[in-house]
This record gives sequence, C-alpha cells and structure tokens, in this order.
Amino acid sequence: MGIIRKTQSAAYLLQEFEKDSKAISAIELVKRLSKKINKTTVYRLLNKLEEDGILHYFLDTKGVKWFAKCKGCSKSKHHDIHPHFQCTECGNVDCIEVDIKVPESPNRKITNAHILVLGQCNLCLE
Amino acid sequence: MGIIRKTQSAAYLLQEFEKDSKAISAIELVKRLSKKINKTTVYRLLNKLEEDGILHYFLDTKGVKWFAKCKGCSKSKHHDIHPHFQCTECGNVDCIEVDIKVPESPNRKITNAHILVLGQCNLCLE
DNA sequence: TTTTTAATGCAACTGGGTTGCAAATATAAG
DNA sequence: CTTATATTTGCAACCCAGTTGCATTAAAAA
Repeated sequence: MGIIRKTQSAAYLLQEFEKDSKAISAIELVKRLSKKINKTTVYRLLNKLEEDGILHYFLDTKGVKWFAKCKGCSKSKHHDIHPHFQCTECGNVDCIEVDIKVPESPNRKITNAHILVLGQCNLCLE
Repeated sequence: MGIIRKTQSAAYLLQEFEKDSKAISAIELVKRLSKKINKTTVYRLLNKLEEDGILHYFLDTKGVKWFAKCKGCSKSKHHDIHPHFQCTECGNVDCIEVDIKVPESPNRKITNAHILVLGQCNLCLE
C-alpha cells in the first residue's frame, strides 16, 4: 500500500484537515463528507494516509478513532508519540505538543506509548 | 447501581481474577465463562464491579476492554491511574505499578490520564 | 414461607469499522 | 488523443464488541 493518487476524494478529505489543525474523529469525517465521499472510501483513505505518514491516529476513551496531521513523520516511521487531550465535557480532542519520556520497565522492551490525557478544555472551564 | 448480591455468576467471575492477577480482556472472560454465564451477564457484572471500585478497566490498541483488580480503590473514586503495558507480539497486558505524573497543560484542567505502553514482554523477548 | 427486588438469559439490536466485487477514474503506454 | 492497465470508488452486505428490552429466576427481606 501507500502512495496516493491525486483523486477528488483524497483532496476533499485533506481539505478538512487544512481548515483547522485539530484532531477529527473518523465518525465526524464520515458525516461531514457524506455528500461527497462514501463512508468506506473515507475509512480507506484515512488508513492509507496514516500508512504514508500524512496523518496519525489514536483512540479516545470510547475506542473511537481520531486522526490528525503529522508533523515530521515519514512513510517508514511515525514520530508522533505525543499525548492527546480529550475534554470530558465537550469531547473535543487536541494534540499536546510535548515530548514525553516513555516509562521504563524491567524485563520489557518498550517501543511506543499511547497517552490520552483527560480533563476540561479552556472553553468548558468558563 | 452498585453493591452486588452474592450470586453464583459474580463468584465465578471474580474467581477468574483470583487465579492470576493479570489483566483479562472482556472477550476472553466471555469465552472462558461461556458455559457458566451468559455474555450479557458477564458484561453487566464487569461494569458493576468497575463502578464499585473492585475492578478497573482500560482499552488496548484495538479499542478492546481489559479488566484488572483494583488496589486501594473505593466506590467513590478510582486510584488506578497507573500505566498498562501490552505486548505487541503476544497481546498480553499487565498493569505497571508506577506512579506517573500527569502532564501539565496550560488553559486546561487535567484530571486523569490513560497510558498504554507498548513493546515486547519478557517472554517474547527470548 | 411469602414477598420484594435485583440479577440472569435470550434474542434482537447498535454502531464503528471492514470486505468483496463490479463500475468508475486516474495514470501510463502507444 | 486514444487505448490499456491499475488503482479507487460506491454499494450492499458483513463483522463483532458491546448493549438493550423484557420475561424469568434467584437472592435477600419481611
């Protein structure tokens, strides 16, 4: 897999990530694009863009997939091991641009970590 | 909800967590107990035990639920904010008994964190 | 015991995500 | 520009972890 053709669908999808640089759930994308792109195609594109290092994804507390633009990732390796924040009130998700030190653990070889931070976002705090 | 009756089903379920103190996926529990307890009941018991602070749960990389015994949690509050480790080869999951400092983040009130550490376990390293 | 109330089993459902396959579309070849 | 080739797309049907409604059963209270 990999290397995407310049198709209409791919353009529409990437456009959504240009608007604002926030994370978007797959479900939300399927809804937003439902008039232009088929659900199946949205999921296939998302997976392909992830493989190519254009997007990265993670799961929220419900196990739902969220996608966001990568910064400095390549097809061969994702460098996006940053934490993600989800607001427990409004459900919005952001990337937290912080380098994190993956916990050490004896007798194990640790290669990655998924960190989801929960709380209230600035909008919901007021 | 809360406060469980001493039923056969609950006893069978808790017995599984006595055997070894590892985390067990809901799917695995449903399988193991399929001859004694109905799938629906397993899920209902798990949720109830979680509410009561007997078990805690978290999601793995696929969004599947895993449960493990709590240590020092109460009905009113879970204290299990420790990381969990999942082996990318065999899929087994363990609790990592380490206190972690939840990342700070400006303009947000952070209350919790889900940390899933990935890598190879001691058995799969050999 | 009998009554009350919570727990259970069953079948049907939910919903995020995937698959098979034929039709459409982008790119390469001529 | 036209045709050939290969990737994408849409559709419908499917997968499967987890949930819900409801009648039945089994704890615990009276």
